Amino acid sequence: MAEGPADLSNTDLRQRILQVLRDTGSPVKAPQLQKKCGVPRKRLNQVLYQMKTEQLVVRLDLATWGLSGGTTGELVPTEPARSSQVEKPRQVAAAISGRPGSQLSEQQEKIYRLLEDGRPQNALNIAKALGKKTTKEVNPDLYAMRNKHLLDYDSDSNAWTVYRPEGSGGRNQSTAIIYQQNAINMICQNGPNSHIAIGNAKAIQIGHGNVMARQSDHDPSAPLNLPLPEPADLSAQDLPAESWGSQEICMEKSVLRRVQLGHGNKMSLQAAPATGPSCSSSGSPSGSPPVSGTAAGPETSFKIQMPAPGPHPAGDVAQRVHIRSCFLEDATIGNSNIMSVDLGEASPGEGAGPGDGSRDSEEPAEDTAPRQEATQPDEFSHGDDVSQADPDIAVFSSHLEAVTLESRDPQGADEDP
Amino acid sequence: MAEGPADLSNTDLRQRILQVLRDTGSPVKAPQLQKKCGVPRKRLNQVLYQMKTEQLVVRLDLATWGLSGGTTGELVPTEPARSSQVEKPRQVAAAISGRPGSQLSEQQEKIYRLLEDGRPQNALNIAKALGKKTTKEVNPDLYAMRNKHLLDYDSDSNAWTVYRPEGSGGRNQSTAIIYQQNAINMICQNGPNSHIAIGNAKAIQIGHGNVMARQSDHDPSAPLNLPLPEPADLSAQDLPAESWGSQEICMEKSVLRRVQLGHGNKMSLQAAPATGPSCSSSGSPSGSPPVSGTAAGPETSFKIQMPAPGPHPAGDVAQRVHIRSCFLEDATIGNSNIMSVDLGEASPGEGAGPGDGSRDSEEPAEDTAPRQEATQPDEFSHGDDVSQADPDIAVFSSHLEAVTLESRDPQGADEDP
DNA sequence: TCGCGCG
DNA sequence: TCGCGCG
Repeated sequence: MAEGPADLSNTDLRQRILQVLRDTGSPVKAPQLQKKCGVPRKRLNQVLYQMKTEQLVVRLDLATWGLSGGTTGELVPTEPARSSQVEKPRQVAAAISGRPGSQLSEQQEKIYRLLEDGRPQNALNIAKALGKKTTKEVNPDLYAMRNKHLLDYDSDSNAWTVYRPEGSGGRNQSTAIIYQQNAINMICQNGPNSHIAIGNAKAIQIGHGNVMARQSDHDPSAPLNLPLPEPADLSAQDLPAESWGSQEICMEKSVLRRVQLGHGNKMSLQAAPATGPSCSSSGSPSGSPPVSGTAAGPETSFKIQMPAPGPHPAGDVAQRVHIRSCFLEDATIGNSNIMSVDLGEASPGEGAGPGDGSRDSEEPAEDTAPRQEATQPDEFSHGDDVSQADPDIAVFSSHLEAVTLESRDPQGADEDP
Repeated sequence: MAEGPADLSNTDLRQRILQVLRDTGSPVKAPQLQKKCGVPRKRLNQVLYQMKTEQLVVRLDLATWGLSGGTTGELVPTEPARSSQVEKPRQVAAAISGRPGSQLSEQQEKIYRLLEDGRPQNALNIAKALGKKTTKEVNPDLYAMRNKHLLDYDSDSNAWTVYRPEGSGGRNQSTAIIYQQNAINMICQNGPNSHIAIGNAKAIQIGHGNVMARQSDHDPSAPLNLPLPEPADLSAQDLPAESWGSQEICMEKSVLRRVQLGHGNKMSLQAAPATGPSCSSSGSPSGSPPVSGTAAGPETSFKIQMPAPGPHPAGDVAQRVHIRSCFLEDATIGNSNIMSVDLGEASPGEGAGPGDGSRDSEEPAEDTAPRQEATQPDEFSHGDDVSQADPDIAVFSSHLEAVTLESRDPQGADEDP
């Protein structure tokens, strides 16, 4: 009864699975695992999915399994993966080998593997996944790895994630990266757990019922007041909420300029320098007017969760938006907002630096929702000094379930809108 | 061994299933069927899915089964469903009860049920599903039901479908209907078998890499030449095909004006009547120029299948487009097309009727793919006379896997663009 | 796109 | 969102 198929206890099978994953040192496909363990696929899956809930293993892909924590890994901690070991988990190898001198302890290795599948975990879950009881046993490693920029901590949700630098390319393997080369991108979500990640977007609209009129300044002879297309058709507020699909939007480490997220938005942009009379009446004709604020630098980290409590009874069709480490400029997030921005008029002419903290927020008259300041980020990838950037992010929730963000940075004035 | 669970032969189980479906006369959920048959769910499904391939039953919804053909149905053929029988299949009841005087034979009932799930079937498969051998045995019923507008026949694919009038509301139960109230609609597909159905769209873009500049004529003072936004950014042709999601697009009974379907398209529209100098050079700067043709009326039926054979090796990420009974005007369908339309210039001033067959197709210079004329439709919902509409639809397949359709009808000249 | 673990 | 048929 050494490796017999059926005479393997669940405990033995679990150990065997971990051993195979350890020995292989790379994601293992279910058929391979089945062969190595000699048990039927169904029993193997029963055990595997149980181990997955215990976070001993991770399902890296469809029917593809890898180690997470809770095992004694003897994997090369610091050296780059040998070229023969092409099957070694790419992300760990890339992330760690790309950071020379990051000597990791065995427990730190486990933590990194645990978080590698991209799902945020709080410290207690991380501790439990490693067989520990309290966060005290993992917190030193967590914060040490954060300081090494291997991990990222979101103080809003208390969640730890693997830190993925903007240009590292070490993104989640299941993330489709779409380069915005155009005004309109349509992104389809391909699964219940998929999400849309947007980086460095410019004048994009996500959601239904949006109207965007955008005046590029490529043509200097363009008129200042571009009429909105089909203004009579903009009756998105009358659309039933059921016709809006549910959205899960995740933005990380992104610079977003002139962005609308949500339903029933309307955006009119004029980027050309004002050559005609001042169009002071062009701003915010109705709806939720944009709120001005001064953003921090591009590294500012904040988070907005929109569970959409509001007059619409169908609460689960609303979009969920996660924004982390983003730079937003002239953005509306939420439902039934209207934004009108005249950059030629509103942008400050002074070439103020990123430390400029001036702010002229015009409180919307009909805004009844409480105003809340976003939590200050506690981590920046380019440094530890938060105060220099003066993150003054105002989050408004209007009675239309609208969250309107406009963070204007003088750096954006010379940017092509 | 009357209704015993395990001592039921497969043949008996199949008969039992058909009997339950007949007796219930409405879709039956799998648990209910399981209870009535007294067999394990797994065995039930094994038989059910086998019967489904034989088209004896149809899976109407997830784990919901109904009769198709091949059974002796005694369902009320012509009278509206009794109010107590709310469980009666809605579509049959609605479609048939909504058509007084449509006396259907038993075989016609079966045919209707068979096609009711929406999947087109050719006559031979329909015959086989009814236990017949040849199409001769069903063709009289098929054509009779087509003449009653209960069925629709697509001569291109030789496929029969249930005819669904535009405003009947008797659409596929799983179809989400999105009303276009705005310039941009984002539609997400929620399953591998879901499809997007678009009706009466106006200036929509489907796909990635599109650029659309649209000059509404709401403002008569609008300039004629609207610069395309970010012309330097339009490098969609450089995008790898992998970043384009696969699309399944189905359009039926639709009127589409100024529509782009596909990848890497660029559309510039000017709808205002030409008040300035003629912009003859504005058309088709590069890429696949639009092809002019004269569409039939809004009832024209044609079909395009794009399995996308082309230079891109990844053949399964291309979109599949099905167009039936649509009216298209100024539409590009395919990849990497560029379209520039000046309606004020191009639209014929003569108030020609729908029978106008004039056509000035400009063959693209670099078009190497064979040109094929779409098959003439043989069925119109508003009449039987095909020739009056003169359906002259040109389908081009360029070497960029592009199919460009522009069907211009003089009726569209007075339409709000 | 066989993913399946399902009780 | 348990849909599962799977060989």
